Amino acid sequence: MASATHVAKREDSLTRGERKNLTRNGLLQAALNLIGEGRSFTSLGIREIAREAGIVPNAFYRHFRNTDELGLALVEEVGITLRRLLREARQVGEEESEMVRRSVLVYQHYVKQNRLLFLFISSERAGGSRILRLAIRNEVSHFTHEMAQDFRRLGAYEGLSTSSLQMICGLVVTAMLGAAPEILDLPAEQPLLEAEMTEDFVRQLQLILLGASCWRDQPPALLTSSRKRPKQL
Amino acid sequence: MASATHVAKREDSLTRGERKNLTRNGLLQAALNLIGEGRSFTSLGIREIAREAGIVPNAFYRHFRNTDELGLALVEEVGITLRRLLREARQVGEEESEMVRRSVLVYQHYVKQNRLLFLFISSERAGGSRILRLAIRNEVSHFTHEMAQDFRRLGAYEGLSTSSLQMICGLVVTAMLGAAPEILDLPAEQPLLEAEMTEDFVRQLQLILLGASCWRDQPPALLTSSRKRPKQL
DNA sequence: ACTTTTAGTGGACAAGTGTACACAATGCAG
DNA sequence: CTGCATTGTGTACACTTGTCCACTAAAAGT
Repeated sequence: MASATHVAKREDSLTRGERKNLTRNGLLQAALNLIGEGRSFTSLGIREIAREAGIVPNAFYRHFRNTDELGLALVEEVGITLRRLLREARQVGEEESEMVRRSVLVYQHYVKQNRLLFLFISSERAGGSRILRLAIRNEVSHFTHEMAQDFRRLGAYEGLSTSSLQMICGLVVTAMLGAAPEILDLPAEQPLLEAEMTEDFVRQLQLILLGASCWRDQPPALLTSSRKRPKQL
Repeated sequence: MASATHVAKREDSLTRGERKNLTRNGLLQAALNLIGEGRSFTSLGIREIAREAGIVPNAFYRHFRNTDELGLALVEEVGITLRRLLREARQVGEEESEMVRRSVLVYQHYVKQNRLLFLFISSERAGGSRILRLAIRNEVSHFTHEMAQDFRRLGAYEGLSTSSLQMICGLVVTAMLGAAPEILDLPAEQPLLEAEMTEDFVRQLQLILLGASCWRDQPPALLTSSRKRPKQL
């Protein structure tokens, strides 16, 4: 407020490209903000986004041809965000006591911290424009892949084939993404509900991993005539 | 086409309530149709729906106060649809050879048969209006509950506590609903991709049920100090 | 020092939206 | 048979929307 011309070289003298990127990010953030206010991305309009970003509607076209293209840019951020999540998750270490629970806590915290992006993923993953859907699914697929690699790196489930490992990670990711909306819809400051949800989520993941530790890749075709198992499957 | 006044008592002489229900269903179907054409429910407008239903925009208000209320009516249909699904699934019988695979095939067929409704569920379950989201989640929760009861009735997993059984069914349902959009997005007539997806889905469910059959409800607190398990969890 | 590029502005237009009001037709209760 | 309630119509109004065009200012290239 006091000295503006003194050290203000940060706000003032920017190369053109930097400025452009600045308002571009402004647009992305504006879209996310609107999503955070309950609007669904698919129903967002150019004018709406531009208004929220504080620019005139026409300027939108200097950055994106239409809202779908902006959506794709958001999907790219989703990719980065998921990669960071994996990096954070790796830091819970491979020491295994309570590992699942700690991972779940990290995940929940991460989802809340990146609320808007996860709102975006969750809703556009199944709804809205086909292009966005596929792009997100692609990003999620990458995420699943990397998770499987991490498992390998940790030396877990070494007996499993790569395809089985990916199938398992796919299930884990499905559970994670399925839990995201419930995390985000939690009524603020309800520690009871949250703890309950957490516990349920933890148990679900434990169940998956328990199944994984029992899983055996069928050599050729073994299940086609599974003779008399106790009472399951 | 030919004889109109002869047997046309079906189209012509209807009690008022019946007629009302007819156009009401017309509105519901219209919304679903639009969803089927790629539009997302949240972005549907009153005029749009009314136009598709073949009535004047204002007549919409004779049936619903706004689009959200129509959405709630759709959620009710979702409930009925899910209940029917359970009924069909029960008919695969408890004879267990290939039971999972057959259930998956039933499910896939059912999703394709009720394409529009599942499109609606999938996208509104995580996105759009909070009221709709919660309503759908409620319906899904009912579904999970009934599925758990069915397991009980079949005498499967008798060793498990009710809460564990529900946790497991929750996971199954999450996997099912997560698979729905992928089923619906399948490029038409690509038997390779479809078979691959089916197989993956089957294995995921088998993994869950395998985990379930190994699962033991922890007596008091056993996992808090799980001493030295091989290399999993 | 000049020209060129380009991010952002401003105004305009046709089209679409939600909703309010007055009205028409008709099944139904008295 | 008559009057009422209710389903659906038509018109109208104030807004919002996407996009076109002409324009400014200033950074970047020469």
